[in-house]
Amino acid sequence: MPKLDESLLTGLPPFSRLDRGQIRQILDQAGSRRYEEGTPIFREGHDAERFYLLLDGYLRVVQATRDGEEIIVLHISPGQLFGIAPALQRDTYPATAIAAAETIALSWPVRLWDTFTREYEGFATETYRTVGQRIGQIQETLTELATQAVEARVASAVLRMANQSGRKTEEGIEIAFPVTRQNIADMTGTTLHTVSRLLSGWEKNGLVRSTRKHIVVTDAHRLVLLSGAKD
Amino acid sequence: MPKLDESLLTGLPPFSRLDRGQIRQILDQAGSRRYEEGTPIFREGHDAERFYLLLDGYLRVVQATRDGEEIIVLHISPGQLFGIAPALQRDTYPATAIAAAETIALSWPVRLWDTFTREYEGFATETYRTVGQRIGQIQETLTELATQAVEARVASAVLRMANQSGRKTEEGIEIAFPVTRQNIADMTGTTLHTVSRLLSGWEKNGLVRSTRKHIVVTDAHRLVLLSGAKD
DNA sequence: TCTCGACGTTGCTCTTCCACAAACCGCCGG
DNA sequence: CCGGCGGTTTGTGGAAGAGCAACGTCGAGA
Repeated sequence: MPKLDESLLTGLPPFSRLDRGQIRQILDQAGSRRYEEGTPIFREGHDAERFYLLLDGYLRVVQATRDGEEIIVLHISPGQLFGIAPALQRDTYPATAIAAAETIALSWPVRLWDTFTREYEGFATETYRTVGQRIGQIQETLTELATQAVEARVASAVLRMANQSGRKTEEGIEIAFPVTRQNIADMTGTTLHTVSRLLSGWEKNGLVRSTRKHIVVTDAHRLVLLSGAKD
Repeated sequence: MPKLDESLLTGLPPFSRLDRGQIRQILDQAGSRRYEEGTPIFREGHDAERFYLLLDGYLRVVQATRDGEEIIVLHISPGQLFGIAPALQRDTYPATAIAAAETIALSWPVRLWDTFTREYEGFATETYRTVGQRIGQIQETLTELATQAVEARVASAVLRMANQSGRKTEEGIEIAFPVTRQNIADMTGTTLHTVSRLLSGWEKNGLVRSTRKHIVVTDAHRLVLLSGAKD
């Protein structure tokens, strides 16, 4: 395993209060791996053996229903911890994590968790802040799903991805990882067909531009209108 | 303020590893209050000044949408901590808590949070376990909302309440707090009308019995079938 | 006891969106 | 270069469930 550079972690919230020595220590205990697009990193219900940090790429966190469908609960962007079941006293992962694009992640065995929270100042604090934010996000998705019409939900989902992973280009905001219509359907609890129609419609009206697995939001403002207060 | 009895806390998970002296200490710092049915205990977005323990009664945790609708995210039963924003490094409450029935709760100012987690063994651990469980619950609701038909969602919601707060009676399992059709609609993202129709239908087929604000599940088994794998 | 208001029921209409179907596009491997 | 496959587009019914409306009923307070 090649030695990992310390600059990888400096500046990331969970490690921001640590000195070089501590970061070195953490890195020396880390495993590092590359995941191809579509590869699962861990699966719902499996024993939580490691916890992770996403260095590069994007993840989909997915939950399966009894009848085999799966829905996307949230996305994870670089710099975030994930698979942090031990923080919540769980011994299995509550959901499946899948690489949405080519991805690199560090990981540590769960037995180090207690050491991390004890020895490294700010680590626990920042972790729980992340947990809090995720709960907020999920709750928001929940209310949206419960109250909004399909078009608004799809608009929100697209905007959320754009905000989370957006790259500014001349044309607009580009979603940085591959997304299929089916993926969006899985985020919004609708079908591939409906999503396709909506995106086609928006493209006709100049709100977005899209090619396969690739979406650029060209008129975020009007999309926000669609997603929210109708009028 | 009358002195609170120590037996209130012994046996509850967050305090189970503490001795009498510690429990006495905790109680002496607690505020105790009664809330009438329908009273909010705290509101979404307000400064998180205290954290709470539900002694008796039931709570609805509610989130409001931009357009004034509100949906019920989860219920809280006696013995659980709630309003634990500080555990997640939040300084405002992420949702509104409303008494679903006459309720009694203890509370402490947030500045004691750090003391509690530091001094009282098992308190932090158990709290985070609760958080983990709630996330699991919300995620489940989310997938349900995204994939299941209305009838299945309503069935699940009723079953969830029955399991959480069920009292066995001769007739079946009785939900221990008042629930209106509108409440169920708010849990499942549907309308009062649809819920009313469904309950009427079920009553006709002997799955439930209901009077106003009051539901008894008389055939849990068949209700489970409705809630899950169709056939 | 009467009245009022909250809660619940039911029928009808209308919209939304899903299911099914058929075909197309563009990328990848042979 | 060609075939195949995954991803996408588009059209057409049809059914689920929302919205509207009107009425019934229970309980609390004057």
